Amino acid sequence: MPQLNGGGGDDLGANDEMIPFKDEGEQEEKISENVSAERDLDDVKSSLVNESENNSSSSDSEQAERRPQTRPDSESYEKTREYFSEALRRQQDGGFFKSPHYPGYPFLMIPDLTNPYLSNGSLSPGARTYLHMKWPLLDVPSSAGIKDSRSPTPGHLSNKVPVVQHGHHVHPLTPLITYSNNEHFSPGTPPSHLSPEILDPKTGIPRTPHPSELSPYYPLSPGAVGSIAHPLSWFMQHQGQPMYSIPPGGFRHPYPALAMNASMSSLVSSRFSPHMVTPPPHSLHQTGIPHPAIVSPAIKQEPSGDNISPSMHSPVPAKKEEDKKPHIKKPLNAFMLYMKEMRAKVVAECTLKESAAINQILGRRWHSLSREEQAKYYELARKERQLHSQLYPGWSARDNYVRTPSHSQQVQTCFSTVYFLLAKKNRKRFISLTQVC
DNA sequence: TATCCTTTGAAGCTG
DNA sequence: CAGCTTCAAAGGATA
Repeated sequence: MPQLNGGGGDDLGANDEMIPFKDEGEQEEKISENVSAERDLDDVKSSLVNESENNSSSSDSEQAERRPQTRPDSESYEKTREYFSEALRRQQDGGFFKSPHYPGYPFLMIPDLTNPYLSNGSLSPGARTYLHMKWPLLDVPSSAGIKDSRSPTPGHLSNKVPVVQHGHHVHPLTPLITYSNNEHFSPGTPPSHLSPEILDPKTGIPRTPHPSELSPYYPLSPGAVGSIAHPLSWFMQHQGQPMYSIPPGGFRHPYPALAMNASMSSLVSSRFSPHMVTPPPHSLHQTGIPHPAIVSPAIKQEPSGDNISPSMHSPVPAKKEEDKKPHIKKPLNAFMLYMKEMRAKVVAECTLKESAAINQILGRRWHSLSREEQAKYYELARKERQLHSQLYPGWSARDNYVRTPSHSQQVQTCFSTVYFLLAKKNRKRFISLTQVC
């Protein structure tokens, strides 16, 4: 069973993520037992998905010959390459891209499956191995059991890790998972001179070679590291400066007040620094620090049900207060992190764009992951919650909770209103309300 | 334009 | 405390 805490150093105790793996042994057995039954269900439930997956997996060899490679603008590519070179240099200097304290965290943690190309354009042997291990099957039946992983401990609250949403739709973890750069570099569009030309027979869109075409394991060679797109790119581009033009020492720690261990520090610096440098006005943390999990209330209205403030009685001030209050999103859970990272790859492989179908595939692939692979994401999620809680000590999931009253609650509310009106002896309104109810 | 769909997991709520 | 509900992401489909 994987030790997710990375040793005894982490006293934040994420036993919650340990439980699922404990159950996974049983789960795996159940998988084999129920494969046929679940497959039937899957067939009924997501024929579209299966079709897509079958298409992608069965015709890979054909697609490998037909899919085109978009040939990115040579100038922009050169820029990108230049940025990467700079990033690589920084990393080798032990600066910002220094390997994280926590093994398997930040962007060096998980091999970049979507871009398994070395800087010289070749595919590292390790990448082949990893990819092969990563995607042995496309159509793997899902199974239950992971849900038991939820933490039963009250202390879990103290382990919550924060996430704030960035306005640019760059997830806070981007520094951690977007190294896989699904958002920055389409897995299907590596530079033409860096990969074989593979066209999608249907769309003509270039795609990432399927695992069967590529090779598995993806060691993080310096070239591979250099090909990692860093989330700071949006900032650098915004500033009109080259990406990764970061001081050798990286960004200064943005949260001096936070007592963090080394892994936390690496997380914060790698993930949140960009947003702290250019604070969007709407995502300022209470400390004045912008955070990507904060979105404008205009994007999502803050629920008012549970958070009754003193100003609730005066609608105008309440609205103003609501406008000011940023919407702090929930930290992503392990599966969400996995989805975010792998979505682009699945889209490229299956030529599907509908998120519902993509999510079905991702859900099955999630179950097909080994416990070690899942552990990475559980650990990421745990760090997410941990950081989130430190950034927003007072935040609760309740803040974003909008309860849709159940029918009984609606009836109850209706009757309460009726009684109130009766007390007021407002007979006319009582009658009309009675009719409505 | 808004909501739905679809997934898993975390956390809140209810009885 | 078990079970249900909501919300995180994503983007095409649908009303």
